[in-house]
Amino acid sequence: MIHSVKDTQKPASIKEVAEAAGVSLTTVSLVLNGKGRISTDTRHRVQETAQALGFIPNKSAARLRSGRSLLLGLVVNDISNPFFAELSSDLEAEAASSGYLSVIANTGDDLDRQSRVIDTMIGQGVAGLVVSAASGSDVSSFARLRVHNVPYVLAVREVSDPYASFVGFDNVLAGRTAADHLAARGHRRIAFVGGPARNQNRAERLAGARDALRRRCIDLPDAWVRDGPATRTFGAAAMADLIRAAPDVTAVICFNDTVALGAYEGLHRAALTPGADLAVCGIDNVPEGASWRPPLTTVELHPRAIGRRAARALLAAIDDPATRERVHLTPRLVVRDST
Amino acid sequence: MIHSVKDTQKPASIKEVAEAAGVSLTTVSLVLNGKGRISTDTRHRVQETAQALGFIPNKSAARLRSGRSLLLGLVVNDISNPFFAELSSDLEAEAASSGYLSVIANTGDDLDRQSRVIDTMIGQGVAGLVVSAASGSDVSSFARLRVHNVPYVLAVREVSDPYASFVGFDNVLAGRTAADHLAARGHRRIAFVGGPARNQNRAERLAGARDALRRRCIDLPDAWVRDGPATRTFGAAAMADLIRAAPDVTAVICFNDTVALGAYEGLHRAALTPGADLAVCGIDNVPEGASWRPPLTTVELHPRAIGRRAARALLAAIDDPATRERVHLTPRLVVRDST
DNA sequence: CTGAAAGCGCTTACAG
DNA sequence: CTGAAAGCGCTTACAG
Repeated sequence: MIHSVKDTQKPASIKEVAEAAGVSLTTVSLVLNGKGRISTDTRHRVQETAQALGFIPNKSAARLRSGRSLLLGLVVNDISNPFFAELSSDLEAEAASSGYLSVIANTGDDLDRQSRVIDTMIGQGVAGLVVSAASGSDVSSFARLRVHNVPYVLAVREVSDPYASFVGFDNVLAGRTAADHLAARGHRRIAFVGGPARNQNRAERLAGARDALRRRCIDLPDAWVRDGPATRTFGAAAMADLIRAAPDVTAVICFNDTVALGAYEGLHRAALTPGADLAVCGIDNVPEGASWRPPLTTVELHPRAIGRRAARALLAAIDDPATRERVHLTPRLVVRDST
Repeated sequence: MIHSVKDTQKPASIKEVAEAAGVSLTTVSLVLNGKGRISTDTRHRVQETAQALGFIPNKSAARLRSGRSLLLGLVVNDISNPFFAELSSDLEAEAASSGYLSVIANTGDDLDRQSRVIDTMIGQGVAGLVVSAASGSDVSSFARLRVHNVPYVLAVREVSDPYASFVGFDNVLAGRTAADHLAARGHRRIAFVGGPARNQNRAERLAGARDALRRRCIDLPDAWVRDGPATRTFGAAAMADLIRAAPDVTAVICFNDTVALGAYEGLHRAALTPGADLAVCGIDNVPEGASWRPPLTTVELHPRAIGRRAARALLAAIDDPATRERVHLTPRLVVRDST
């Protein structure tokens, strides 16, 4: 007999469904997973019974038995960072459309926390992992994943690792694009501000910028490079410092848009106008940049695209563990009024 | 014999640990969970063996057997929304510090997706759920959680539900605070812009604003209210429209800071200066607002505090299902230059 | 202080 | 097309 779902009822298991529908556990499992040859009649009966009982399959049991799982892990620096927030959102959407639920953890860019988080995720039985590696990661950081046969995709931050796909963007090109743009506008004294010194993406952006300038016989001396956290606060402080220490600089490439917004603030405090007194170019293209005063010229990365592609690369690797791909999305210059 | 962890080795289970340490499964389980009375000697031996084998406990098995789980679910509208991104980040941190891993899913503010997502989370065996309810939710939206004995905490968006704790902020007060501030600055013609008409938080903010103004015998006519998506784009369009339709308005309360940034843009396009030609007050206090031109006056909500408190309320409810609390954080006025 | 054994809810050969 | 039974890796009374 089928009761209506009341708040006090205890959750139904596959056994209750089998009894209520008058079939075996096997049949219920087969029907609910769309496997085997089951008569249309039985199939409907089972489906309706499951529905009526409010049956929700226990995935822990399924995972334990089958070794398959519908959990996808995402390991990032900090999900409140808008870049990762957008990346996560699209990754979650892509995962959900294939029936996967997303598990998210922050590492705070700390290697120890990263390895703890990876262990936790393995323990929870994720089918695969997308990880934006903490600074200092190398192949060995992901050894446990390989031992446990958990495929993983590296995103955003590249690590030399033959076992994983990579999805990110071309940082060297991003730096080059920003520098070329400023040089084309006639700037010869260009600074570079923000980003932690040991961050590889920063190193590549800076290298790209230097390379583009070198080709035009322009030097970017270390004295005009400021490293530090990728924050608004640091951008403001570094900008203030820079205009004091190097008043002849006419343009600045910021590690990202957040730093660029800080740079605006630093300029304002010195009664200087971004875009007029000093050109500012960001990297990221956060949506709000278009509304800042002046609207920010920046190099667009594509966090959402990375989230989607990384999810797809991971699903491919789950299907076939031998799959590898390396995707470097091409950044795009967005010219507005700050340069 | 204990082998070193190689990439080709197959993952160790509790059984291998028991064999390698020369004890029973029971003992291993007891040691690793810190239960029972185990001699220091055995304890150390088991711990070292587990370590050496790179043992990671299979949580699916543990959950299946014990019914306990270390997964916390978070259900939000859209995690790429900065408000929810910050909330998530602190919720994740708080959960992680108690050993929980966070599972996140977006509903896109859709009731159907919300109930699918909740079912998925139940199936994955979450210990509890924090949910920012999709518009239109009521007690019945969470019936499955109650049937499955999964405690849940409602966050940000209030729903009349005696079974759950609530952690959010006082929206009426937020609206009142913004309106009082503008009125105190001498404004009498104040508009309200942005936010979906059916959004309860918006209704409360608007009601709070109207109430504060009414006490000062100031009317906020419907003609000065613009509803629409809480986006920058909408803010810009609505602002443009408003200055055409109601040129005598001198101040505007925006549903949130994103809309306020859009309003800035709408004003600039009409060659008007926010703060000088028309006062703009936001609600949220996104960190970047301090760097906008002019720096935005806003009413600070506390997404991170909500994330932390919601996590704590949920952990409390997991410990003792009878626990209920209702937390309404008090918004705080942040005066800058836009008003 | 330690172990043998049952059982959580599924999936999956295997048999018919 | 359908069912009986084994087993995934744990936890937990229970016994000694």
